Amino acid sequence: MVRTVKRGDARTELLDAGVAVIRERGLAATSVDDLCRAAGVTKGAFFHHFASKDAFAVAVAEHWSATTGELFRHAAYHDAPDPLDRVLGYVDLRDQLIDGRAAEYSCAAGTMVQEAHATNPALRAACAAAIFDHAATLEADIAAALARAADPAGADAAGLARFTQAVLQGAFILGKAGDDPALAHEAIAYLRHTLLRTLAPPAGRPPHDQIQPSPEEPA
Amino acid sequence: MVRTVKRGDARTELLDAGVAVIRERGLAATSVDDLCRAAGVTKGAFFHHFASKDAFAVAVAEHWSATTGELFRHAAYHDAPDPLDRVLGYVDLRDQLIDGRAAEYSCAAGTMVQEAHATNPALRAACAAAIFDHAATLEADIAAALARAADPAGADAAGLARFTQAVLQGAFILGKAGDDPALAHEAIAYLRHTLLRTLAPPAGRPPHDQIQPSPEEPA
DNA sequence: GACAACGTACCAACCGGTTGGTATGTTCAC
DNA sequence: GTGAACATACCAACCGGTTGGTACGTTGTC
Repeated sequence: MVRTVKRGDARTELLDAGVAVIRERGLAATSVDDLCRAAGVTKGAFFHHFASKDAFAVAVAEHWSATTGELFRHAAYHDAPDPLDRVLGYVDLRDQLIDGRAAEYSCAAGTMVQEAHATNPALRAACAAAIFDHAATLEADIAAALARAADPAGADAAGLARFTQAVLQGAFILGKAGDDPALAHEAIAYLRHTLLRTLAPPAGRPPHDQIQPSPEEPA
Repeated sequence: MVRTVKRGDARTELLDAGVAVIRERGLAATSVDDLCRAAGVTKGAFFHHFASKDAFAVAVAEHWSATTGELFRHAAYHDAPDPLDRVLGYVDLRDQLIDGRAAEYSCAAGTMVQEAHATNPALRAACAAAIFDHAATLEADIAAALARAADPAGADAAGLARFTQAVLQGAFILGKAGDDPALAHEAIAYLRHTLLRTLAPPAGRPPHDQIQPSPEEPA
């Protein structure tokens, strides 16, 4: 095989390729040779950097958590003065990120954990950390919005943050099943509406949004 | 191999075993030998009934759709006179079905479609049919409840039915990730609350429920 | 006895992982 | 500053086991 990446980049190339290929085909259906081909390196480089395919998968989950964490940490929605606007800004950003094929917008951790939850405890834990640590980044804004909400109705910030992630994961599955990102957009529109209702302040403000019309029929 | 199932049952045994094993480990990680072992039949029986592993997976999706369809078709919640009670009864049944390990409560179609969406169009379509046909069974009750709701706020029955499935699929993923069915219960509690708010009639009736307290922390 | 429903034996391709080895730095005594 | 000693990064070929799938024989039923 010809070398297509420069010396020192093999590990990062493999991790990036791993995210892409695993989001498209899943972990078990992807061979180490597939990964090496996608990354432009040889098998020797793969097993130099990772002890096993399973260890690589854990590293992919951590890489996924780190790169997406970076993306959201520097997003513009944090600048909004109103905590409700920050929460809705997060949802709107998630919505904007959904475009094209499911492999380009879905969650690598959510994909892998379905295959790993019963057979690979280390990978399950790494995926759980990616998902729940990300959920935790929403808690402060949700709690602040909840504190001034007119009708919080027993909702708690941590639970609502996890619910947000559940809807997103479900939105990805529906998008994949129907092969139509509009299905994911639709679910997120309902999530936005739910958050707005639960976190809406008592009175007088202009409404933030409406639920979008339903997409074309799937399949 | 000794025969452990009686003649004529191999196909059904394979499909039932397929649902169980695929829910636990996924499709690609499960070999044909695994499936035959779990079903108590030989490889000859497998390839007598199914042309390929992929064809078997499609049959599993259809089998899953048929058996779960049967379960919900005869459930007691259909007997409630109030359409909102029927919708909430469905959600409560979904909640009750979640217990024990994720492999025992999660959705075989949702699991398979993550692996198949980009590589196996026939299987993707079969999983889509299982999910969206099931969603469609909720539409009439949601539409009836929506017709008398105080504040439907632009929601439509088909979209809300799909949203319900998205939350359920996401609930399964969180349950798997945290290895804790309480996480799935929590997401469904928020779903119930959302449906109740969206479909609640104008006035005077007693409240149907409250959001449940959050579960123990995951991982 | 014919045909579906299997069981047994087997195969070529592919799998994750290992091997022996090379190219490219980095460290440090002198 | 330079060259020996060492460490890191990587490669091509290979290995034993597993994979999905096939060929063919056997069993039971109408």
